[in-house]
Amino acid sequence: MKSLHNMPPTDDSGLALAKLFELAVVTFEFMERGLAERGLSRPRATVLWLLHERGPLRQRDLAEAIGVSARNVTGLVDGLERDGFAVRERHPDDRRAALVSLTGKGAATVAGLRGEYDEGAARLFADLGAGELAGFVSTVDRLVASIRAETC
Amino acid sequence: MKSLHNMPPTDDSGLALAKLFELAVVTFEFMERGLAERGLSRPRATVLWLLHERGPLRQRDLAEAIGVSARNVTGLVDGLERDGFAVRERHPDDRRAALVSLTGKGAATVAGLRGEYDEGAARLFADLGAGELAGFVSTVDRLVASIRAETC
DNA sequence: TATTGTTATACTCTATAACTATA
DNA sequence: TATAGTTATAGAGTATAACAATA
Repeated sequence: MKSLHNMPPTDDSGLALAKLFELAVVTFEFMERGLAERGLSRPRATVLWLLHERGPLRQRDLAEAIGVSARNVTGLVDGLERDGFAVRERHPDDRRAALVSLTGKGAATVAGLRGEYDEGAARLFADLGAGELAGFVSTVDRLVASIRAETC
Repeated sequence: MKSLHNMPPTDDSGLALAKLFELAVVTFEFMERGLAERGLSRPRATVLWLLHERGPLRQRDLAEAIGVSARNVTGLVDGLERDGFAVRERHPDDRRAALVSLTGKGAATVAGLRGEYDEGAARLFADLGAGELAGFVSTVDRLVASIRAETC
C-alpha cells in the first residue's frame, strides 16, 4: 500500500503535516521490509521484542502489553511457534497459563534485527550534522507530545 | 497495536531512529483515528483521495496507483459502494471496465477530511517557530530521500 | 491474444462470545 | 466466581490463479 501522504499543503503547517505523513509512510515501509526479510510481520516482531525485553511471558501479559485481545495473541503465538521463533511452555505456578519464551532462532532473530537497526540508523543519519540531529530529535519530541495530547 | 517504537538506542543516531519510529507510530494512529471517525480505513480513504484528485477511474488504474492487486481493489470498491462513498458506472468506451466515481457523500467526506487536516496541522505545529518548522521540513526531506535510497 | 474485473481460495491481523480447565 | 487460553465466528486487507466478457 502506498500513499495518502500526497495531500497537497495549503500553508506552512499544512506542508509540514504532509511531510510528516510522508515520513511516517516511508518509515513504516522501511521497518516492515527489514522484518519481512526475516519472515516477520510487525505484530509478530513486537511479540519477539517483548519476550526479549521482559523474558518469558504469559499470553495474557503479551495481550496487555501489546494492547490486543487474548484471541489475537493465540494467533500470533501460533504463528511464531509454527515458524520456530518462540515456544509455549507450562507455567510453573498456574496450570491454566502458558509461558511463552524465545527459541534460539527467536533470540538470534532479535539480535540480528538489533544489529540491522544500528547499522540502518548510522547510515540514515550519517549526513546530518550534530546540530541538525539534535534539532530533529527535539522537534520530534514536541510533535509526539502534541499528537498524544490531541489523542488525550 | 502499539510499540516496536521502544527500541532502546545505542548512540545518537540510534536515539534518532527510535524517535523516528515513535513518530511514525503515533502519526499513523493519529491518521487512522480521523479516518475511523468517518467510517474509513486507510486503504479505503486512499481510494477516495485518488478519485477526488484524478476524477473517475477504472479499477485497474486504482490498482496501479495504489500498488495493490486488482482483486484487492474489487474488495475496496465493494466496501466503498456498500457504504455509499463511491459508485461503479459503465465505462463509456470499454465495456469490460468499470468507472469508479465519488458519490456526494464521498466528496463531502473528502472535503471534511481536508478541513480536519488543515485544522490538525495548524494545532500540531502551532507552537513551533518558523525556523524550527523549516528545519523540520528540511530534515524530513533528507530522511525521506535517504530511506528511499536504501529501498532502491 | 491481451486486458478488465470477477469468483475461488488462502493467509494475516483484528474482534466478540461461548466454553474448558483451572484458580 | 474469576481468570487463562482455547474454539467458533466474523470482517478487513492482502495475494495468486482460473475464468468470463470484451478488446
